[in-house]
Amino acid sequence: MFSMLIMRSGGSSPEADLTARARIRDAALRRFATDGFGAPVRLVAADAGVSPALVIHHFGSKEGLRRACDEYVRTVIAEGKDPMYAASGAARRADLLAMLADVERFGVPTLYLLKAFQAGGDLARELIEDMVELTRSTLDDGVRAGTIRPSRDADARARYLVMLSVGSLVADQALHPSDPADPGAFVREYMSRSALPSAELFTEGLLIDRTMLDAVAATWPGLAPDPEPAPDPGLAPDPDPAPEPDPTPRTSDDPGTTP
Amino acid sequence: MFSMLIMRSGGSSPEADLTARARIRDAALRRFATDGFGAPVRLVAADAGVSPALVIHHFGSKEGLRRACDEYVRTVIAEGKDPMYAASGAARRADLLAMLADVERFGVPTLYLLKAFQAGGDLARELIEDMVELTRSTLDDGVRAGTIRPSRDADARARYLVMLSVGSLVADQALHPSDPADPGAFVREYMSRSALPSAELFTEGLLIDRTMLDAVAATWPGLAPDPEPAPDPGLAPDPDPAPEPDPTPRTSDDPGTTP
DNA sequence: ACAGAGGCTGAACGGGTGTTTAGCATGCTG
DNA sequence: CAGCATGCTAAACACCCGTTCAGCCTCTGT
Repeated sequence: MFSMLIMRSGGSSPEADLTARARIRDAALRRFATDGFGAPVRLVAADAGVSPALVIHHFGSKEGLRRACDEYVRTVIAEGKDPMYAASGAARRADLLAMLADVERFGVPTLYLLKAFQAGGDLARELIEDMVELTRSTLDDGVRAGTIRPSRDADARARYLVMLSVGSLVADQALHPSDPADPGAFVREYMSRSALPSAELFTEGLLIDRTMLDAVAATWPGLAPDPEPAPDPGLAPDPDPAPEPDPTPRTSDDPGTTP
Repeated sequence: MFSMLIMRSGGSSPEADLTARARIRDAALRRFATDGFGAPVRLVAADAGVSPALVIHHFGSKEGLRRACDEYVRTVIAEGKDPMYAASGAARRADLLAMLADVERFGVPTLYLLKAFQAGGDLARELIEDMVELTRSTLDDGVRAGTIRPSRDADARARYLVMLSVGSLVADQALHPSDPADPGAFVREYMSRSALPSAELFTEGLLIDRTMLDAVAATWPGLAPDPEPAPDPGLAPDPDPAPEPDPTPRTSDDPGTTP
């Protein structure tokens, strides 16, 4: 059935011994990662050194090609390796966030992922759910180990943190033009730019007094009256009922610019 | 010169007394905000009750229409009011972040902005710079007033915070389908989902010990050896040179999942 | 050797796109 | 009234897109 996998091998180029199907998929992955999903099938075919008709012949339609790329990226994430580049063998853990950090090896899949997040779709939603779950359990481990502060709503926090990291990466990639020759460059630059402020924010926070947090926590559904996980009873929490009819206390990083 | 502003008025529909040019711009704004910038000119023209040729006649090209929408959104932001809907008059402050929060009135422009951020382009870059500058000064005010912690790199922090808030909104909007009838709904939902975790993160932080922050700060270019702005000398900062050849300490919300 | 199957292609099709062109109706101006 | 600019449109143009079709070439089994 899959006899097409055995083909005349022994080519000269390092990619020549790949199936045409695999070559098309790789070209599409790269093209979609750099140009977005609006990239024409003809261009993908040209990248793979193949006629546009063959793309359709193998994948049925452009959407089929997209699905094949999605599936491939999913397996890359699950297996933690990227056979397209420098197959440095040993299987790593199925850690999505770590993969996003380890960009040197996973440049193209990472860029593809960001484009998928940008465009929405099923792959994005499923991966977000995976990342939320993984982040949730990682945070729980940290809380138990005493390295991470407990939260009043661990699920909401995990989801929020995933949206923060994924979203800022997506926005950064949309704003800065990425070099097609070095697909991992922008993530590297993003991290070198955000390493210090993120470390500051995540260990020290931003706000000094707790009135805003207390006000929001008071209106949060299904919460104990005062968990008070912080060992800092310095400022007396304002017991004022807070004239806030709805739970939308400005965007989070705009604390009190219109008081 | 602008005699076209005076037209036969006294229509029945609340929008009938607008110039056709303004009607086209409004339709494009709404259509781009909901469908993205790939929306066809023909559809915009149909929304405005006008022929496609007239769109080109007034704006030169689709890109010209896009530019007009950009400029309009910019003035809406600068003036702090949205004459398209419920012109509740009184000029507000030119506060972009507050506008993002005040979504009830600014639904369509906000959605348009997010689509612009998603697609990149000049409008997005310029507005990001404005927001960075505004956030920077707001944070400085807060630091002086004693409500916000000082940072080792105020510029980097302002830029990072803007990317966080904008990016998470963009990702949220890309992942969840937005209701065209209620353009502000998704921002409202986003905020009700993220109010508590953001308040927690921004007042309490996430990490308990400071080793990661110290390690990053040690390699940050142009930084005093130990500013130590935190009034918490509880844990002894590890003076270890930190075996980290490059400044990429994982993604910020993945603290130590692969130790 | 011959038939068949499958990888593969050049050329075309049908539909959607932004834009152009020629012309219509209207209102202002001499 | 003629002349003309202006707002506006129907129709077409030129292009790009994804996809289809008929057929070529090269293997492989008998």
